[in-house]
Amino acid sequence: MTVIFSKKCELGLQAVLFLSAQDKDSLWNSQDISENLNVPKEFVSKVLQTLTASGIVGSKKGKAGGFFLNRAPKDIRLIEIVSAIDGLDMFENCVLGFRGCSVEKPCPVHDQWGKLRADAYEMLSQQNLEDLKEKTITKINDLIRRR
Amino acid sequence: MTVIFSKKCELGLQAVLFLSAQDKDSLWNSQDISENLNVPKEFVSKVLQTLTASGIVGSKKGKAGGFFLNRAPKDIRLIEIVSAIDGLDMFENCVLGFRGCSVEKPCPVHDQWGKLRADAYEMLSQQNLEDLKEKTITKINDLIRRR
DNA sequence: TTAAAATAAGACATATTTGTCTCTTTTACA
DNA sequence: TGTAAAAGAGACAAATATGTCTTATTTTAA
Repeated sequence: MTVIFSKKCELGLQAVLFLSAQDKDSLWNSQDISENLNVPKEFVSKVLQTLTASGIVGSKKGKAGGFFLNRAPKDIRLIEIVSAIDGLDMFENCVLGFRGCSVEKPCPVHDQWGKLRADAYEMLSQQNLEDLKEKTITKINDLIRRR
Repeated sequence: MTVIFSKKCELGLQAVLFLSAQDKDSLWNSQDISENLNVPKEFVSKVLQTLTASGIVGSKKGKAGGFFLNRAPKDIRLIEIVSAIDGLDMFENCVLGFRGCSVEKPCPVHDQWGKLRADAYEMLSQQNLEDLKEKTITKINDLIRRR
């Protein structure tokens, strides 16, 4: 096993990207999203509840309710979804699992890993959903096609 | 949760680094290693059994037995330990968990993630344990000091 | 005002990972 | 040659992650 993001987080990222590829202010229920992303409806609900609680996604209850992006795609970065679901531990802990790994007491790959980790953080922080929109639409359309 | 390597793999990497920092051909039993790395003896046995099976580590049964590096530190790379324990999936699967992510059907961060992933693979493949030896010794000594 | 359709919340079930224990086999050495 | 100390193997237990279900609440619209 090796994981970058948990399944929950992967789904959260996919769902938010999915919403960002739709018309502004359009509303999607968990059923719709689950069919498009090909994952269980209940799992979608669960994950989007987390993202609703952290303010990235908005929700509307009741008939004709659903989920929507709570902010403009331009103001949302992937790192926020990661932070809300998995937390940012992976950007802090020693990759080799050594206790007390730090600048003063570095592990054998501390510097090199630190660089990679910073690059990864950068990648998830710099681009917003608007920047990714075109690629996202292409990918979502492909998913629907192969459903 | 976010994980780069599993606990087993972290321990495997630590144990192999530990052995590489010791005198050539010296033999360490799981008790010794567990005390130095501050992890349960049984877990050390389990993980080193895996690495023994894959030929990276050697073992000697019976009284005064233990584990040792089966090859010269110069000929062992961290990626081998990762490959033996966690496998190389993380270097192949889509970071967002999309099905069918490929050059033809890339996810929105395919190229950028691919670059980072390649860099990480590079880092684990290029340096051998000999290259890391000095840093490893420093870190191991620090661990022992804080035990 | 009522029925239907949606999220919210949390309990529950299953799968996987992590960690522990026991028994067997092997080996050194007294 | 017998005993102690080690790895090997696999069963078992506990913790965590993943996935499902049920019930409550909210909202729309007939």
